[in-house]
Amino acid sequence: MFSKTCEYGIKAMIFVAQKSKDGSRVGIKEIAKGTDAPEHFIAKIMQELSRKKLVHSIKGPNGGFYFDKTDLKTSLADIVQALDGNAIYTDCALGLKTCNAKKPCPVHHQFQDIKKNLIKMIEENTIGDFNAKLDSGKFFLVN
Amino acid sequence: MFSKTCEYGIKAMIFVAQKSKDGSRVGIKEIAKGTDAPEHFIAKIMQELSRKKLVHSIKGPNGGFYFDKTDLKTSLADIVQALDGNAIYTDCALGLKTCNAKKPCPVHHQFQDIKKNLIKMIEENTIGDFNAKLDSGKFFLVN
DNA sequence: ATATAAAAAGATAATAAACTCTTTTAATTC
DNA sequence: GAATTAAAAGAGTTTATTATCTTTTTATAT
Repeated sequence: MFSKTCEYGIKAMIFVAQKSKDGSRVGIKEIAKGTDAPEHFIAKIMQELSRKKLVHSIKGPNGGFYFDKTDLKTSLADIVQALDGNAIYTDCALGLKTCNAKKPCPVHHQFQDIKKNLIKMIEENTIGDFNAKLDSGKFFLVN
Repeated sequence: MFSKTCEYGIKAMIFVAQKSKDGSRVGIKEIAKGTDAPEHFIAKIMQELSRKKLVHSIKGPNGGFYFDKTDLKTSLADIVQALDGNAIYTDCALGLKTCNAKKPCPVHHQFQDIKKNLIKMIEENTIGDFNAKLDSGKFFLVN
C-alpha cells in the first residue's frame, strides 16, 4: 500500500506525538527503537518531515523532535503526501497517464470507489486522534 | 497500489480475453502494443500467468495466448495474487508482522475497512466482466 | 570558550524491482 | 524433415528503493 519510507514515517510521527505530550523531545535513537526502524533511515525521514513542517526539531543537548499543537492536526494524508507524493490521489490503477472519468481504463470506476474511501480515511484521521487511543495500551508500534 | 508487473498483467489479461473471444490467439508483440507495455517484460509476466493456468498458450505458428471459458472467470484478485502475492490480504499498513485484531497497530482498524472493500472488489470483478464493457468502446487500455 | 549532544546534510552501499537480451524448446506448415 | 513461428527459459542490465556511514551544523551546558 505505502512505501517503507511512509510506513516508518507514520509510525515515527505517532511515536513522537505520544512522547511529546508532556513537552519533552525525542531523539532519533529513541524513535528508531520505539518503532523498530533502522536508525539512519528514520533520521532521513524525520528530516524530510521536519523540512516540510509536519514535525518540529531542535538540535543540541536535550534536543530532538517534538509536536506542537498544530502538528497534532497533521493527518495521515499529510504524511503520505510528504513522503510518497500524491500518487495515491492521481495514479490510475493500471498506470495509464490520462485515465479519468471521460476516458477511463477498464477498472477505473471500480477503483475510484475504493480510492475515495481510502483518501477520505487518511484525510480524516489525524496524529492527534491516535494519542488518546495509544494511551489505552491497546495499540502497538512494534511486535 | 500494485506493482508495475501487476498493472501490466491485468491490462494484458483484459486485452487477451478481448481478442480471444472469437477463438483466435494473441502473440506477445500484439499484447505489448495493445497494452503499451515493454515486450520482453510482458512476455515474462504472461509466462508466469500461463504457468499458473490463469491463461493458456500454445507455441509455434498461429500460436499465442488465449482464454478458454474457465479463464474468463479469473478475478482481478487471482491476477494480483499470482503476480504480487498475497501481501494485500495479509500485510499491515505499517509493516508490523503480527498486527491483527488482538494486537493491532494504531491504524489497524481504519485500514481493515478499506482493505475489506478493496479485496471484495477485486474478488468480485472477473476478466469476463470486462469483455462486454470493452465492446462498448468506452474503455481504454492505452492513452 | 570548550566540550558535548543531537539534528542536518552529503555521500555511499545493498537490495529489490523493472526491464532487456539471448538461447532453447515446442508446434506448425510447406 | 527443413524452415519458420512463437512461447519458455535463462541470464544480464538498469533504475529505484531501502539502508548505512561520515561529516557538518546548531544548540546547550559547564
